[in-house]
Amino acid sequence: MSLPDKFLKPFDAQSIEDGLYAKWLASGLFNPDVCIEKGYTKPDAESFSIVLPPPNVTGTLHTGHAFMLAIEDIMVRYNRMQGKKTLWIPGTDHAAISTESVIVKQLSKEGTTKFKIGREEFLKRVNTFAQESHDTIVGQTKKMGASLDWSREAFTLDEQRHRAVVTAFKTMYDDGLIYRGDRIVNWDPKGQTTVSDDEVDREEETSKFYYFKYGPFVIGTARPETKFGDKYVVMHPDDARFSEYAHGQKIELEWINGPMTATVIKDTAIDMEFGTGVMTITPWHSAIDFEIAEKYNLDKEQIIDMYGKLLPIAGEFAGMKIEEARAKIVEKLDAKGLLVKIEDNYKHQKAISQRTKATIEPQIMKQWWIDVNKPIAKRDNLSLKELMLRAVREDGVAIIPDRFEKIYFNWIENLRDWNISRQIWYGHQIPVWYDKENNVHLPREQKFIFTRHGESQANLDKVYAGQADSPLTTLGKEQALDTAKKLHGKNISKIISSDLSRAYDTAQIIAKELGIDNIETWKELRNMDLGNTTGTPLPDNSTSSKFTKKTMIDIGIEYSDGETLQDLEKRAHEVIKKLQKSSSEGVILIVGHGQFTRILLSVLNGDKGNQILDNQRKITIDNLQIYEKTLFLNPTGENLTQDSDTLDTWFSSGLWTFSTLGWPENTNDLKIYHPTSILETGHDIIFFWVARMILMSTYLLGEIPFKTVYMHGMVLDKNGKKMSKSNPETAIDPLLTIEKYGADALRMAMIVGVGPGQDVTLSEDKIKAYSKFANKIWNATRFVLEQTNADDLQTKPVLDQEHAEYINQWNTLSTEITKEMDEFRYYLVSEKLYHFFWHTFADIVIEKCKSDMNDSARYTLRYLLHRQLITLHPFMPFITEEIWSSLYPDGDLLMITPWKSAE
RNA sequence: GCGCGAUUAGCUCAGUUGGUAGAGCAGCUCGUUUACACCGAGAAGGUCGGGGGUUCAAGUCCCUCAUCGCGCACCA
Repeated sequence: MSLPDKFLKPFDAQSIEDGLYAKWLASGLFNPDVCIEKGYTKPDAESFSIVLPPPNVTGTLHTGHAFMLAIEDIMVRYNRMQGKKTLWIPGTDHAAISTESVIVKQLSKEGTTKFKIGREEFLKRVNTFAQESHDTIVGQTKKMGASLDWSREAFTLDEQRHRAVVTAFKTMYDDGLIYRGDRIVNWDPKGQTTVSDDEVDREEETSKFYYFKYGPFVIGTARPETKFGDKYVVMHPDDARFSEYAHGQKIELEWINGPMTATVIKDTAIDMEFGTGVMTITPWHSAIDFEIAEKYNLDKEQIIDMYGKLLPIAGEFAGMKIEEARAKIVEKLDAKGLLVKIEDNYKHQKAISQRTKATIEPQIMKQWWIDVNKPIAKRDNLSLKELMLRAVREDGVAIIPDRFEKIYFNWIENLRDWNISRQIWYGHQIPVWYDKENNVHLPREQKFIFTRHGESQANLDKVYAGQADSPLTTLGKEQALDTAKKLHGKNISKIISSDLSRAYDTAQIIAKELGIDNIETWKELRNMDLGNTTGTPLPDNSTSSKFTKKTMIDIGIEYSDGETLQDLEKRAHEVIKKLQKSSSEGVILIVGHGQFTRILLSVLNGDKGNQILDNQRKITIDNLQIYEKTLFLNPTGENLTQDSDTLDTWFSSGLWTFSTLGWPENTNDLKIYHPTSILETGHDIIFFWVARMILMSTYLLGEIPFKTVYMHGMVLDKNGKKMSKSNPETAIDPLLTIEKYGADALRMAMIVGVGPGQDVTLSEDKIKAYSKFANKIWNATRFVLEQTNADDLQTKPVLDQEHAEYINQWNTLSTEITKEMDEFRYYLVSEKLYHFFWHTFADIVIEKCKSDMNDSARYTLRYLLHRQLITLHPFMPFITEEIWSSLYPDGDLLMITPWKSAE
């Protein structure tokens, strides 16, 4: 009969949720390494991994994110309770164009532009904004109860992901998959950038359709303003009406700005039924026309500039905006007697930029492209397109619900080369440099070897013990010489060393042995921020230095002189950046101090935060081992300029399943958690993201990025409209909802009855209903706690037949549920759990037990509550964990309680 | 135009190899002060969009039409 006071009041989600999340974080159990360390997960357990689809750093969490987090957290918590090595990696996406445009708008309000403030200043502003958004989003994600391993958090634009991007780009370039070419692009005149085919929306428009005399022909067009340069007239070769004209025939005619010569082209691309069956082409501003021009090697001329104004070729109309010029051109043609007629009801689809809503103007530009049709030698001579098809057809990527597989195939079959250049500043700048002759230079591989100074821990211990008085003793020298031996034949051409004595002395000994005179000293390589007090700053042949034991204590235990782990991590990144600017014909040797070198290597391996503490210890360079590492370095040379464009944001997102696991390094994470188990995301980004991840992973790693793709639907309001900022009246703010009803209620409202791929209609009524459910659980628990105690479950009494029947019912249900969990049928499981708890456990079992509260009844009540809490946990993590802690105040957390014990 | 879905109770939706229709919410009636009014009990409510076919048997499989939604490609 132990009833905590909190049960005397209705369930109050708000008062417990933040505290519970903090408790989970403090336990460290969101990190699978900790679960193994503490014995909750077997080291050889099966792994289960998900990468969080990274929210854009453009603002706040919306209901779509909440929906995604609810589903994924159920998957993750369930699998963790199944005893799997479970990893869910958080991160955010820099979302290039979207994020950049937020700042562009801000600047415009301030009366300035990005060009006025310059690239560097602009990026500083974007980064500040991105950081703020990131912090907001992370806070909101935690409110949902998401059990993400924050120690592995990634960002699509951070330094580790940048190395992945450069490696991917370079690899694709070397394989001939990335090329630069003049091609027709979707130009967004408002955003001043190109966008990919997938970033273009179509909008129906009714406009005028004009018929003009063009020599002996009548041509139809909706865009008279593009017609100035048209000097090719195209018709179908089988069209009897034009059989008198021959391909290549020249015709003199009068056109907008005077007489000109037109050339007849016969091509089957023409639809004989449409318009007059004959057209002129404008290759610079139309994809179809461009193809025809390429086919016959025709001239191409730009008519409209990047701001949507007519160029000098338009004669008197030069400098005019399209809208303005159109009517005037028609007027002029009419005056010249060339206008035949105008139709008013021409319906067609206008291309609109998804991000800026501006009308797309096709243009020809030099851009970087990914060739999706070129056979790749190292991938069975399959093209990227074929790799993407094979992944789903044969290599085991299952898409749920499976109708999306058809949509996926349909898209790939129509796929054209991917334009990856963006004319914006925020993003991964294209890793290509041009010299004066416009030759292309890419990053090159530079090999580094890391080692530490010639002084072992054992040697230092002697110093501490007073058995030696110099840190670089004879023994230390010998060790330095040993290292030098190992480096013979490694083609070392340059040495970079810390500027403090022990490392510098070692570097000098090695340099002398190897006959190298090129030594640089970097103070960033110092062990810790020792300043001038504890180490002897250079120079020369000093063999002793002042030091304290404090500075020698393993960094994992204590940081010296106030430099925190974050500071060290930051410094490591600075060093890596500096290394990337170092360059040498041969191998560069880095001689550092033990602890910092290990941290540096750990960061180079892709570790973050606390992982560095754990993993740097595993890097064994103590006994003067050498550690080899290859980095891509920017090319060096006279007058090289980097391409000013950035990469399409989906280029870096495409690497997400493995860049988050440390690729291009061959990390343990990568070995254990890739391919990931499930990719859970909205069906609206199947092409943008899912397809691109399959492309990148099958090509770069030769393996699929995930085994299962689970697509969720869109969140709709009660009127069936997609919830968005554009209709704020009915939009539900997840944060306000959590405050009012609790995260558990919101999660349930989004899960119950919502199958894969199905849109959720979210209404406040539904959320309210599940907050009532939470209260029901709360009160039933109160009753059970009042009537029973923990001992009732210790020994199983002989059960009354009635009670045995209830338990039997539960066991049957529980087995069924486990099967359904494995089939992703959360919408069914949640409903069944709800129903059993309320209408069997509460309405029948508890009511029956009231009349005869014997041992059998008490056991049954305890048993059923215990089991139900376990199965409900993935769905309603907060309330179940809270109740669990009241049932078992000294027990383990519910989040790592084995799922099997629910059966 | 091509493709993909959806159409089941007033609303939102389940219904997994075909076996005589289910849940939640809302509404209705009655009840209830010691787990819970954020409650309980009960009744009502659907010729499963129309038509056709296969079958002993069709919400479920096939064909067709209608309506709605989504995706892709678009034609000067």
